[in-house]
Amino acid sequence: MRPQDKHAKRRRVRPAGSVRERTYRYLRERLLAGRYAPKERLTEVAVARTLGVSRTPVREALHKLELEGLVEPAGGRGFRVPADSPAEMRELFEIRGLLEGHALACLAGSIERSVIAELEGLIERADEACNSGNLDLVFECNTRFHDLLYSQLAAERPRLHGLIEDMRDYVVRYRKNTLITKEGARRSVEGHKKIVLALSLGDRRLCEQLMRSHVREAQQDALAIRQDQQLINERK
Amino acid sequence: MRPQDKHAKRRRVRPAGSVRERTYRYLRERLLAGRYAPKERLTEVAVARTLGVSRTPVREALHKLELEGLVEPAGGRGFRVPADSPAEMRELFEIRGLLEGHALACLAGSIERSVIAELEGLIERADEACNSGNLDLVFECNTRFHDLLYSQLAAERPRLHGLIEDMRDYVVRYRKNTLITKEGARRSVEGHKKIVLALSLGDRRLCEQLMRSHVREAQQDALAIRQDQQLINERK
DNA sequence: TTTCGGAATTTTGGATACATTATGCCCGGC
DNA sequence: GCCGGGCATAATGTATCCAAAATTCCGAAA
Repeated sequence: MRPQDKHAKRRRVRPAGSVRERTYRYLRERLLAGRYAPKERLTEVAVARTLGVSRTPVREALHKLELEGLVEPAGGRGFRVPADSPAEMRELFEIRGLLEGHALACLAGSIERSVIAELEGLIERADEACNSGNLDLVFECNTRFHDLLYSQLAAERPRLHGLIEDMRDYVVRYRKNTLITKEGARRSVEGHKKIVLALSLGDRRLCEQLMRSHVREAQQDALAIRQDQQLINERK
Repeated sequence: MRPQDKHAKRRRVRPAGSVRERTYRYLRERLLAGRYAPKERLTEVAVARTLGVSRTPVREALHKLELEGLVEPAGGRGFRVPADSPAEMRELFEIRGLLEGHALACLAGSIERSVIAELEGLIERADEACNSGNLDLVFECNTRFHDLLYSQLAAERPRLHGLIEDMRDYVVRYRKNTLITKEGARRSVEGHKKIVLALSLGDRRLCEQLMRSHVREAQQDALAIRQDQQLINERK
């Protein structure tokens, strides 16, 4: 038994981890979900009051979020939610394509046959879900596809994996509704199919190219959703 | 006059910025310079006592360093200096090559003629310094070359630029002595020459390839230095 | 009416005191 | 001699207090 498990029972009473950790996750989740308006201010005291905790953990959470770029300092008046920037979105997707393309090229040489088989199974399920219009299930399958695909990467190249996960997180800001169109879901699954094929062929160059265009498609979807939202906002 | 300039005089009395900032830089500098032994523990109280400050800013500095990977949590006993990892070093250089190669491909299309001229001037100076064996001057020219080259990138693609700077910082851990061999300096300057040539040709593909191999050379130098150090350590 | 200066307020930065938790050692029992 | 429980210790986690800094707003003078 590991030493820290000794008091596991007591610790499980509290939701999870420290107040700082919880505060951080709370703010992060809301930020990524777009629950705060752009340029809205977040002060330590306000957050602390809302959560009923002291300023100390809130402070540390906010500083961590600043390092991640999810909030920006507002010159002596706390932090501010950064405004959406199409230019930044394009840049983030560009970097993502670069990193994930490279990651896949790496995986092409080392991935296990059994993993490929599992990936194929996941695609099959996603395909069926797509046909029946169950977009939530497609989303879940895609997530598991992603996790499985990158689990090996995490072991082989932890830094690259970490960077990719960071990029994915940042990008979430620009995809506020996880609601995907049916065509988008179809395209995504088709992209995964091609990728697994390239992977099974062990073609590094092809893997890289396919992953890049897969990311580019995701970017276009995000862009379309974004434009739709703007139209909606203008109507209001 | 901006409001914060009103007390500029008073603020200039203190070294620079907040205690947190200074603590952060202090630790960071020592960490990068290899002043702490691998696996050495760093506790909040110890650092706070050393610097004669309270735990609060030290804490925040340590957390920031943790996010950068310069220290790692030591399970309830503060932080620890991570042990060198050749695998991590390889990975970091690999990512650097990827990012910097892409960055240069981007610059190939947009860099100003005048900037190229400046870069050529810098190379010329570095070349002479190389011939006269003034390695410190070579280092300085290289640094200015780098800054100038990437100043435009910082404006066009701030995120990519930030990532590259991060990578360069991480990698510094593995190049503890800035002492470079004369051959290394020569190779570096020659690499820069080729890069500027490709840049003036506007050949994106060539830029990317040259930058990648430039980074690969830097990695090999770092590796060689590392091995030398290990030999020295074994003799002791 | 406009502008400049300063006081009040808001908010962060830093220090300290207290609570909590993990670790490691020591001692007793098997 | 080895294993296990418990206590001492050391370190982090959290809250609160005080200080410093920046913004805002108000009032007085030009």
